[in-house]
Amino acid sequence: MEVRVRDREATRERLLTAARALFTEHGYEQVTVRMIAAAADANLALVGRYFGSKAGLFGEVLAGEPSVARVLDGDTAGLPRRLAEYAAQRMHSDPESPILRTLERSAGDPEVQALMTERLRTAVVQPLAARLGGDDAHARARLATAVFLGIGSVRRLLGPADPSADDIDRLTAVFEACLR
Amino acid sequence: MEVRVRDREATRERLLTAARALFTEHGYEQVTVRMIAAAADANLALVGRYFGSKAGLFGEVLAGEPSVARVLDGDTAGLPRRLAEYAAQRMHSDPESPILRTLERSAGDPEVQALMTERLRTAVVQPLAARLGGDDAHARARLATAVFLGIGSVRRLLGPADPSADDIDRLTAVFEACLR
DNA sequence: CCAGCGAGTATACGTCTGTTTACTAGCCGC
DNA sequence: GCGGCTAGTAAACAGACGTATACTCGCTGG
Repeated sequence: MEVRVRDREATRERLLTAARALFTEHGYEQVTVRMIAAAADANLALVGRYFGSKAGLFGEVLAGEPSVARVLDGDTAGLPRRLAEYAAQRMHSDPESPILRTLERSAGDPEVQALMTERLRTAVVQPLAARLGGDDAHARARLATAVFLGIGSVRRLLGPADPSADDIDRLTAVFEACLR
Repeated sequence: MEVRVRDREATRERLLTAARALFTEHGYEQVTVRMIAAAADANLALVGRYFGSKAGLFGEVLAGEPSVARVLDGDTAGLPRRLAEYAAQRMHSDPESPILRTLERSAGDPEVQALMTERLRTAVVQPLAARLGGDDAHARARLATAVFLGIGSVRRLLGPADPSADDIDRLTAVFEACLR
């Protein structure tokens, strides 16, 4: 047995990190607190102690994620292209992008669904809508968000797409159509 | 106690119908075989007897659904608009559209995921790609499929969008961008 | 040096799940 | 009319889950 430092904050952080990785990879329902505890090399009871519950831990993971809204920075004209580049990554590459990824995978639990809805609204749709302006900004933002989610779902179910040179151009056109 | 007719086929059908409704409404994981049996007013053991397992029952439900590919009928030029109209329904109205709807809600179970993947591929993406033709038909079909799934996810999480007159036009433009 | 606070542990609880196993009872051919 | 196939039933099984509880042990302040 090695000597384990008794560091509450560090253990908490290990749990958080492990949970983030697992939730991102498998989604909320497929991940058990036992898996998280094992991955964090901690006791499963600590999840309850530090985060109240599994859902509490999940909420903290969600809260810790950086907003997707970072791609919103920059000129408005280039926005569709930046969105397209971001989406193209999601089409081809591996996981990453924890919020949306987790979201795709976590359909069931009502408590989690509420967390997701809140997060999606405040961190994605509303910033995007605010950036757009105009009367039906919300509808356009929703549509663009839908494209994001859909791309994730398709990649998850059908596997990564083989990249093509036209992808980004086509996606740019799609986002332009969404946001116009 | 009422007299119950001993009709294997009818009971099977009741189970199938109840399962279809429940899966469509709540998704695979949230529905238990006990719920299905209760809704069908049948014994829960019959699920196992007639369909082998819950997943087997789900597979049969999926197989029984009509293909979304019906909107593919008609002239190619009008295809984006027909897709847009179909998608607009999904944005505003309630459930319906069992395959995709169930798909949104059923993220976890690997066995189910395999069923979904198969179904999505053969009933949606491939027919659409075949309809399109061209070199990257598959990529374009995937993208259009992604828009469908995404719209469903957004509606589920954020609620139905308030309809706007421009919706169908915008969606048409989006699908044109997808399929071009 | 030692009392006590708190991090970490082990284990049990209660519930819910899908599935299986005996069992009961209705129908049909002989 | 009655044996046997079979639809339907009831109950239990085995396991997994999230959560709660009672405990051990190491560090630290006085």
